[in-house]
Amino acid sequence: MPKLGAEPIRRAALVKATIETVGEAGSLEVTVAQIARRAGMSSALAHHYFGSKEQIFLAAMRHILTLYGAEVRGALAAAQGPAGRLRAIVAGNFAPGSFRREVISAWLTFYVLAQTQPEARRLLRVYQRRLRSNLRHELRALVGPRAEAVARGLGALIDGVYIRAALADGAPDRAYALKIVMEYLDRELEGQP
Amino acid sequence: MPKLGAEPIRRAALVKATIETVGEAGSLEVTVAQIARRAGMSSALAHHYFGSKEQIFLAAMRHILTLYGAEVRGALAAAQGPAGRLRAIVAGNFAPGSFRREVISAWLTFYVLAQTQPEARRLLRVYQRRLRSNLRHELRALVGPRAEAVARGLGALIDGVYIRAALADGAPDRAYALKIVMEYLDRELEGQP
DNA sequence: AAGTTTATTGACTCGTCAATCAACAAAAAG
DNA sequence: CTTTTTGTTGATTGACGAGTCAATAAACTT
Repeated sequence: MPKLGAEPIRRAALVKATIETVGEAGSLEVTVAQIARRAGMSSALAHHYFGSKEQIFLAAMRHILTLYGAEVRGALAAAQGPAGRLRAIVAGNFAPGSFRREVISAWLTFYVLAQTQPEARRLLRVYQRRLRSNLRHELRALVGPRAEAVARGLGALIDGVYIRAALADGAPDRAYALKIVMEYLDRELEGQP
Repeated sequence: MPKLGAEPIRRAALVKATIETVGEAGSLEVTVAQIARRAGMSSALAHHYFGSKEQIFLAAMRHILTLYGAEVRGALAAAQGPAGRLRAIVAGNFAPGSFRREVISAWLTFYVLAQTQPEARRLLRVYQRRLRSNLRHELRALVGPRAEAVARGLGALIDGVYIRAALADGAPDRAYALKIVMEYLDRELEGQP
């Protein structure tokens, strides 16, 4: 049944299936066969396109990070002024595409992957640096020299809220997550004009 | 060579070796044989005492949590007044026994374990609840109705700082970690008497 | 001294899984 | 229309690893 141009479709299906499978299992200990089945193909085909399980994971990770980046940029586009942009960045971090069960869970397991996989580590670092840089840029106008420290604190807090969401049962509570981070931000902005 | 009373010694050695092995590997994908070798015994003996790999992991997790609890209690003992006690709790969270490479790394992987292992999840929940309760108790006197929210924020921030320490290379920087969390605390306490 | 309990391990079983391969099918190129 | 490229899979290989077991030995009990 070879329809030509299957490659990109297959790759996308595998990436999606990987995030779902890893997210549901809450673990990297999923088999290529499981992922492939979910994506509606044989495990041999998955290997054919990605070469190895490792590459499948990395592709999934890149996808999550790309989606995340797009959502932050999207939220940022409509925002006005430093404070507004800060809020937009935070909101973007909890946008529905990223802040959902499977993705949160996959995120956490990819953090573990980053402990051993250099490329995974690199990807996560890029994300962290980008977020911090974005935050710092807006914060500079609002809290001056404290910008760096506040940016780091916000970054850590966001990760912390994610990790806790991963452990909570039931659907992740976006409003609640946002409240925690926004209050932190408000406290930091308080006082300075 | 049977010296009697080996069991507790063997168990302790295995727990220690598990934390080291998991911490170094940065992953739960370590073999019982690796752990046992590091603890100076055969894998058969490890199975003999713990029954399964799962039980070995759970014992290691309990050990980390116990150590952590002891350190927080220790820091708390010397502290005076609500603000002092809050600071002590935070400091206890980053005490040298817990805030070190292998333990941080093991901590993170145990978070992943908690996604699938009910008992691991339970243990982590107990730790979270206890921390929040401690924080809230002291915060009540200082920020009144905001106590709950601040306690949750602090808890999440501490986890976030840990996860970031896991990804950083080089020795974990206690002073830096403390600075982030203490500044958050200071901001929250600012203003109210 | 005989019997029981505790300690200990090498060898083995059984399952799982990543990765490979040979083979087949359909579209595109020539 | 035949050759090549692209898509696809079932079957197989090879490694690895959790858990079991039989056997051995030292201590402790009676």
